[in-house]
Amino acid sequence: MPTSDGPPTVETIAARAGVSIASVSRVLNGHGARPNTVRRVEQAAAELGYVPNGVARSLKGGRTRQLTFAMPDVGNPAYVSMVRQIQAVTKPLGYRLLLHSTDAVAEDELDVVRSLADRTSDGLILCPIRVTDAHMEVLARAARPVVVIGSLPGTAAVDSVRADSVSGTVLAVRHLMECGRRRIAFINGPADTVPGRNRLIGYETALREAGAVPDPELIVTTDFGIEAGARAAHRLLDAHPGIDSVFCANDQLALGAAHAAHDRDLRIPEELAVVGMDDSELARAGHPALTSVDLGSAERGRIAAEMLVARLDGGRHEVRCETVAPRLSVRESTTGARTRTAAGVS
Amino acid sequence: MPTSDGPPTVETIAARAGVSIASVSRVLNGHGARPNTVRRVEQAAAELGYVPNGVARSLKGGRTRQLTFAMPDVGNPAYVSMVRQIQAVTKPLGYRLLLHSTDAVAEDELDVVRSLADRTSDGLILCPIRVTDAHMEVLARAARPVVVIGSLPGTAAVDSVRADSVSGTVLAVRHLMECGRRRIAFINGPADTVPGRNRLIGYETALREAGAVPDPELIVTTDFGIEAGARAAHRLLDAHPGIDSVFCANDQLALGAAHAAHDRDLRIPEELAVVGMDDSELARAGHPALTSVDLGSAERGRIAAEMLVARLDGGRHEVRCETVAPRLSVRESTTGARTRTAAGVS
DNA sequence: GTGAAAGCGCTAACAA
DNA sequence: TTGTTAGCGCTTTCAC
Repeated sequence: MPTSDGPPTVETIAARAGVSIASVSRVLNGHGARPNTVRRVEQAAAELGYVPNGVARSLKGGRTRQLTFAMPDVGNPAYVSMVRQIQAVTKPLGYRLLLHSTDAVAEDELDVVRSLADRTSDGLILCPIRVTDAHMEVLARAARPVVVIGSLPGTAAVDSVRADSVSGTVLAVRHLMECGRRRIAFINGPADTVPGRNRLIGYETALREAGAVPDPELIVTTDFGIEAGARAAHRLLDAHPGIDSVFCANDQLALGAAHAAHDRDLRIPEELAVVGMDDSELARAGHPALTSVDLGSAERGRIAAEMLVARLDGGRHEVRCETVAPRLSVRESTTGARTRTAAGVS
Repeated sequence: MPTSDGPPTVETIAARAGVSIASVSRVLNGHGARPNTVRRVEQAAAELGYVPNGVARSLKGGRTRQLTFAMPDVGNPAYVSMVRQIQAVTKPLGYRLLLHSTDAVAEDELDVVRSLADRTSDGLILCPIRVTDAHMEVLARAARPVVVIGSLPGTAAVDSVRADSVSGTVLAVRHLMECGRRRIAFINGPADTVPGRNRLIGYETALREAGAVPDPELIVTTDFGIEAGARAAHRLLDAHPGIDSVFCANDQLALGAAHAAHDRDLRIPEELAVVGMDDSELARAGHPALTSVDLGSAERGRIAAEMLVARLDGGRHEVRCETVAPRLSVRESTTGARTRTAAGVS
């Protein structure tokens, strides 16, 4: 019998209510019991401020009611919106959310998947920076259900949700052409990632479908970031003053490009139209507000969470792979529509 | 003895290595054992891909190596930078981070503290929107160490880290006066919070210390957000065209104010200087880049994490309460210095 | 309807 | 050095 100190346990409650620990457990879990027993147990529990030990429960039940979300960077708005949606789905279901920032280190990603074997989490949503063979191997042996946000080889037996950055880029470049732009530059992020390659494909596709020939001179590859975007834009504009628009691989780059334009006294969009990607809060922060392609981070987060809980609750349904369609948010950085902000007056 | 299916346990390893489960545990935890025993256990564990069950470990040890961070809003950049710093401190120490978004609901905050009793987390960093008597009561009975990021009554027996929004505001307003501004408007966030009240105090203090008289007409209270900031600025400028500068309670509001200025063709900073607060990425995103007061979110996160782990590892040292000094980041929205972005040329 | 007892997987005290 | 054993706090048979 436990001594008086330490937090109350089923035994403490049982002793106080004058019943067995089995009855305590039953009452607390809403299984059948005589009204009198129920009353006494509940009263004892209330008086002692009893809270069941979640760890013991997990050990017995084999489930922790914890889910893990692993992504490259907590600070990135795209991942933040995923976190928010995942929370929205899982919290009402009583799951806690474990956050893991991998800092884009592949080995760290693999470790997260491997550590599912420690039974500390019921499932994982993984957002890898790049999917390698090692990833596929580790994912195949994962001790718990995993949903990947990103593109997997067709053969993979893992649920996944992917963005369509090819179509997203096509959307952006097509929009610029419809606005009458012809010399469209492209500031891309790291090219050795799946999205990086896909954006390039989309850029070239959109130009070709309009009968234009992509000019490699108008393409710059750089790291993500406002500063990097400004630098890249200056470089492009120094070398090719004829550029009339620029598509950027994310909103930070686009804001940097906008800063560069301002510095050179180029009017946006009259002399340089700018399009970003991700449609984060930053897009609305810029001046003029940035046209931006939303790759559906929020929706991918929501879908991934739904897939994971379905896999957890439900039976062994087949592997799912969904693709989220991109959406273009048109704002002043391409149309020049001078809206009086938040007042609805042109 | 466990059957062949299911993940391997100490017993599985013990059987395979031909030793007892105690030896398995010892070897795996680096306690003494004969070289031959070590080798056999390690080999068996490796062959079976054994990973210790973390839940069982936690039940035995009474510690989960999990920490919880509860804040009002995952999307807010200030909290995001706290998350990042908390991770930076706790991850190397082998703690997992449980994220909890309270959506600024007080009852949810209380529940987080109460749920520490379920033994599922070793400690909590709580970022309450407003500290009520109920908070103090619940905090006093917390089952695990808690560090609060925010202002607590002096009597509280809880570790805490607070920002100094009075001094932060003074910094901003004083800076504007040093820039020669005299009609300084103030767009404040919700006034019924501690920071809201403190900013007001700071605003009035800074004006009075310069011999000026605060004009209530130049103060607007509103919700946070870019749109809200734009609306408030328009309202102020409509009523008081003589305003030459505006201090805003966060960067979103300031960006909104900047948009309003652009819409009215007011040059920043020549005709309207703008100062924000939080010094988030948004400040650098604006054009011109925003001068902003950093209240030290990142540092508060780091300190809170350090306090918590100290409380966890260490003995029962006395209650700590630290205050983080604000810092002003001066940019073009007040100085007008036309820097060629990312090129270092004026 | 209720109680006694087994056991989830692990660590550590105690014996040998 | 090693093995046996007792729990950590809970849920759940299985008898009664």
